[in-house]
Amino acid sequence: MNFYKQVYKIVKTIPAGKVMTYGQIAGLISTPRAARTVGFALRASINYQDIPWHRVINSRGLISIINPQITKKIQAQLLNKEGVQIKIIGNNYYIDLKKYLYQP
DNA sequence: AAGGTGACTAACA
DNA sequence: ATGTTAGCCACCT
Repeated sequence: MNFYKQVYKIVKTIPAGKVMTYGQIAGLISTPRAARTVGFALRASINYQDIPWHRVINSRGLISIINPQITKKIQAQLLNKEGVQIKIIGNNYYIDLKKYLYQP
């Protein structure tokens, strides 16, 4: 099975109002160190609309997206729309992992 | 086949 | 407490 598919499969299981981290997803695929590759997979996945890529953030609960088309602001709005509280700290968007992290 | 790159992390200064 | 540095794994050229 493709690494990408694994990532997509897991991301799809994240319920609305919850989030997961890159490292966590990598861990579920049993390659805990491949967090970067998870991000890579997600960047490509934005083209497929059925993947809630916006529910994936970094280990500190910050949005680390670097996409000119899909900005942090957009992601923050999407999450907020699903009921996730976003704390805006400077130019960063912070999410309370203790509250919103999804763990199967 | 080999090296460069990145939506990450954890460890250090 | 912020800012850097160095590993990591899969993908692309």
